[in-house]
Amino acid sequence: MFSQVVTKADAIHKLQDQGINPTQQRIVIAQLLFSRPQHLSADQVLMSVQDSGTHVSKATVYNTLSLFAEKGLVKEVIVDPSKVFYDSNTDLHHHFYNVDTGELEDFANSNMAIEAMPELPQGTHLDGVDVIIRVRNTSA
Amino acid sequence: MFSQVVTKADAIHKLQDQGINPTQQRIVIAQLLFSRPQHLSADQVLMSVQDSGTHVSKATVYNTLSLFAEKGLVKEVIVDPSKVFYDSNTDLHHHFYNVDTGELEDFANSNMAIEAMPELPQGTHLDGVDVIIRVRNTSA
DNA sequence: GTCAGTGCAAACCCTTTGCAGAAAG
DNA sequence: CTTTCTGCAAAGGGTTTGCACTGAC
Repeated sequence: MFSQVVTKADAIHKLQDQGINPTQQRIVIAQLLFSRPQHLSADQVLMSVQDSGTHVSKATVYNTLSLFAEKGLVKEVIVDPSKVFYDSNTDLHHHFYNVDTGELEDFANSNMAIEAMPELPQGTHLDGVDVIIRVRNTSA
Repeated sequence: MFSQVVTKADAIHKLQDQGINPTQQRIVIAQLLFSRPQHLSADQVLMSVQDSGTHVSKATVYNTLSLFAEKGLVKEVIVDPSKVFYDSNTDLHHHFYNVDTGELEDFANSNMAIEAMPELPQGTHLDGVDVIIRVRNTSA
């Protein structure tokens, strides 16, 4: 049960640190997300929270995840055209994406070095660098 | 007009080289795509082809783009949760994505060096590496 | 004739929106 | 009270599907 790992008080602090009003629903979603580093779709969050006995609506899950992403508590991972994943690991890192299974796996930034960075287009500044290593199952 | 750059015969050859039956619609879509390296959404392809006077249905555009992607004639670029871009440049390269404008821009692989590649997850083999450098407009 | 390819409209699925009701201080 | 948040259901938008029609050998 994720609440063993992240207490309600922990979650509240984490939200308040980012200036987020810690409501019931936001606290529960935060507890779920930060129980461990993981990649969850909005739908998975919705179902997990509902399974834990708290009532949350779909709209609130989407609102909350967008808010968390905006405040830097989670990071959106865009690898699959059909849905967005929310990554509760905000350390600098990148992803393996298994095209066959849809699984997403982290790899540490330290395991990869980007030697030279190209010059950015005029009038722009860096927002972030995503490296996605797409893999397939070998047997298949 | 794109047909000046890629003749119908060129397009037919390109399709046949990949074992694709060169139908009317596929030829026109190929001519559009390969007139120059570019990033187009399915909807943009649909509108461009229709503007050029050829009748194509939405379903055929989606079918064709999927087919081309499968055969390696174009590459799907997934940077925006709301739609897929199809890149007619299949050389090894990566992308700048302007989060503010939605613009996609290539940068050559030679402008960037990936020093160390992490070990792939067990039982998987490499499918591809996508590097997306997200940028924002500086003034905004 | 045969079979792949195409077109149309409806279905799908994730996400967003509008707005009324609930919660918190 | 007032403001913010939540919930519900409907709408939105890109993509897929089902199925009948077309067209090229």
